[in-house]
Amino acid sequence: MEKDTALAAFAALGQETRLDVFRLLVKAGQEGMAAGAISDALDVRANTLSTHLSVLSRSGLVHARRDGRSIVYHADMAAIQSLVTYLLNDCCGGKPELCAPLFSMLQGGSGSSCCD
Amino acid sequence: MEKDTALAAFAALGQETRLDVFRLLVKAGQEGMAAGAISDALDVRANTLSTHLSVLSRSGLVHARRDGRSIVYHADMAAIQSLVTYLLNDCCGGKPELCAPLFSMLQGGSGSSCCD
DNA sequence: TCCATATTTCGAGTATTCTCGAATTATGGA
DNA sequence: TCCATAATTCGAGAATACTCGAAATATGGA
Repeated sequence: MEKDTALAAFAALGQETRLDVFRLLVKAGQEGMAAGAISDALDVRANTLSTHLSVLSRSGLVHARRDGRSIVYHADMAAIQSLVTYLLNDCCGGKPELCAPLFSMLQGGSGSSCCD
Repeated sequence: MEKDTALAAFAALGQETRLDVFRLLVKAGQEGMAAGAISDALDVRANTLSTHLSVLSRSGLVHARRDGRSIVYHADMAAIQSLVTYLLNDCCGGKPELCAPLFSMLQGGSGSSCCD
């Protein structure tokens, strides 16, 4: 992942409404959610949401497809993967020992609440 | 990790100079770097850097300690860890199968360039 | 105490971001 | 074709963020 991509992704997630949208889309999974449904769920005006969705799209964190009159957005899991990898690569660049605790946690070593 | 904390961390990393600072500090490891050294390394004015460092500090991604006349900053690895966990918890909330590919990658399954 | 160094704080100017109402584009159905 | 729905684009106003020079604070040494 290039620096600009990571930068765009971090900036996209560093805004409350967009973080909410992204988390909602992650929960929605592969089928995604239409812009209108997101707007209803989060109580954000359609046009405001639209600009946030375009920021998320440009960052690569979400993608859109048209379905009839609706435009359905879904989170790009590969993009999250890349972003995490980018952070971790940073974290252990040249100093693997710094990274070890992270990995033991991610692998469920300490009662992780994720994917066990 | 609470939402506000994650938000602050993402926002902090979504700015080029701050991302540069953070990566530099991660590379520097536990001994950290003085503000002046960071300023020199990245060619950023001292006062501008100072405001960026305060944003990073408030986000919890870095911490400061005084050493004589210098103030030495270092990255908080536990904060990265929390941020990654936050993203991953999102990613597999209720849908573990979405998270599986991430873990196989993180565990070095596909030629990862990190910590092998 | 006095001075130099290291860093932060202050204040202002510019740029960017966020939000909104109104207008526009695209689609599907009568 | 005409209308209703779904979403985006446009333009403007308010709020934030970024950067800088100048001034202030804190430390160590002569």
